[in-house]
Amino acid sequence: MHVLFVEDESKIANFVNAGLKEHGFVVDHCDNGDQGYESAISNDYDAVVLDIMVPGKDGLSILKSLRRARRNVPVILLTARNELDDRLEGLNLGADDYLAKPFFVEELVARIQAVVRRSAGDRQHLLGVGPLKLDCLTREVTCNQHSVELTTREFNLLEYLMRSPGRVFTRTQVLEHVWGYDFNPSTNVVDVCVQRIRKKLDPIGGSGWIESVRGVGYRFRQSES
Amino acid sequence: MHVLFVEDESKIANFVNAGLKEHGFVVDHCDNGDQGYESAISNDYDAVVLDIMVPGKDGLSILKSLRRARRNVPVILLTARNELDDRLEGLNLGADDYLAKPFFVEELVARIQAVVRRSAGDRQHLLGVGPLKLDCLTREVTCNQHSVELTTREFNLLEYLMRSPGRVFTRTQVLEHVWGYDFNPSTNVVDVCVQRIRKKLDPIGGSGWIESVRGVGYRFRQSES
DNA sequence: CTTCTAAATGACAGTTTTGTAATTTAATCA
DNA sequence: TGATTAAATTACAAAACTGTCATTTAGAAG
Repeated sequence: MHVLFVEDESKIANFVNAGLKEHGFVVDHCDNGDQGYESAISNDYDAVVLDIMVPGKDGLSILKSLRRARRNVPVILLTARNELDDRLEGLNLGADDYLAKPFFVEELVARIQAVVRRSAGDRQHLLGVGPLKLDCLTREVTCNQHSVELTTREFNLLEYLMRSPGRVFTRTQVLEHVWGYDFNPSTNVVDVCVQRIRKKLDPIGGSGWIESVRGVGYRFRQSES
Repeated sequence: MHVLFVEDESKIANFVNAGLKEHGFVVDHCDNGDQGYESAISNDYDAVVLDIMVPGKDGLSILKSLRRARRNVPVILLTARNELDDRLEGLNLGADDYLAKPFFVEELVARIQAVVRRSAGDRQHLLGVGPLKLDCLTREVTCNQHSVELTTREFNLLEYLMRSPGRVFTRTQVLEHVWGYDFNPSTNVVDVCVQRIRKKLDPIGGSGWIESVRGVGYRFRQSES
């Protein structure tokens, strides 16, 4: 597993670097954005981890350039706690995940692995988070032995959220992946669809699992934490 | 892999018996239906291979009794070439597959394995037969790079047929598995649905893959043979 | 060739799904 | 607390889906 790690704060860099290597990753490290971008574009990494705030070309620009160049390598953004706007923009620009600093190296490792697995296209078809279970082949949804009928759209949205529990998705992202829109029409279909799912899940104990994140979007609640 | 084999003609029995064992199966053999039924009901086989014409309780009765007793062990029927009616009835009674005599042992082995795999619930989600490809997770249908939009019902029907290429399904079977009907209403929905699929597949080169078998039902064409 | 039956086709109507838009409720922050 | 903005909710209309039925076409058998 070959990853690129762009981060200027040398303390963090060294620490994370060592951590990733311990987990068997081969890590290339850059301490500035220009170098980082060059490296990302000219190598074939399994994943790229970008700090948003780095000298030279910043993380978001790197991401934007990569996507414009049609490079679909999975990208994980590292952001400071308060950089919510950047995070949001990053997701909409095509980041695959983000992690707020400070974080545990294990957390980063897990996210990298998840993101790589996902991009490799091997998808689990039995999803279970909390009491909710999805069978993506039969398209059955159950919660404490009870089952609900979801429409195609509803199922797709729920599946999308449940494939990355805990991760927040913007409405734009959802529209892109679940609706296939490649633009951002002013519509509230996502909201409405979420409501419809909630209404169906409520009576069978699936209440509260789709959370709203004000100003950002929606996420499926993680069991623990 | 533990299978029960009910067959009275000793020549065939010995031959097949030996063949199955060579392929690593553990085989129990009965040469009459009464014994066969006892054995099937009291043991926990991975699959049961039934000759329709055996002394004592015949194959179809055994099958019927098993299903009435809610035993879902996979059953493969062996029929003579001319026993089309029995075959048809057998399928409707819940047989998982059938094989017309004479057959190659390899063929039987393959069917047993397919049937066991299916009943174990591990389902392939990428189906490709001939030029047609189904992704059961994304529910995309493609044929020579082109893709079509199928409705839920249409997709389910196509998937059902494609999971057993070459095997003929009666309308009753299709209604049972794709529509979930547990009775046989006089309706031609299956016909209509098949037409709709064909009409969508035609323009992208998927013509002729769903075959009608006059007097019986439909089947998805096998690439070879 | 004719007859009989099964399958294919086409038109229609009821139902469900989907998205829009307007309104109400709730959260955030000064 | 009041103003502001986002999310939830509701009602409605357009579109898509599904099944029925009547009709046409094609296959099998006498």
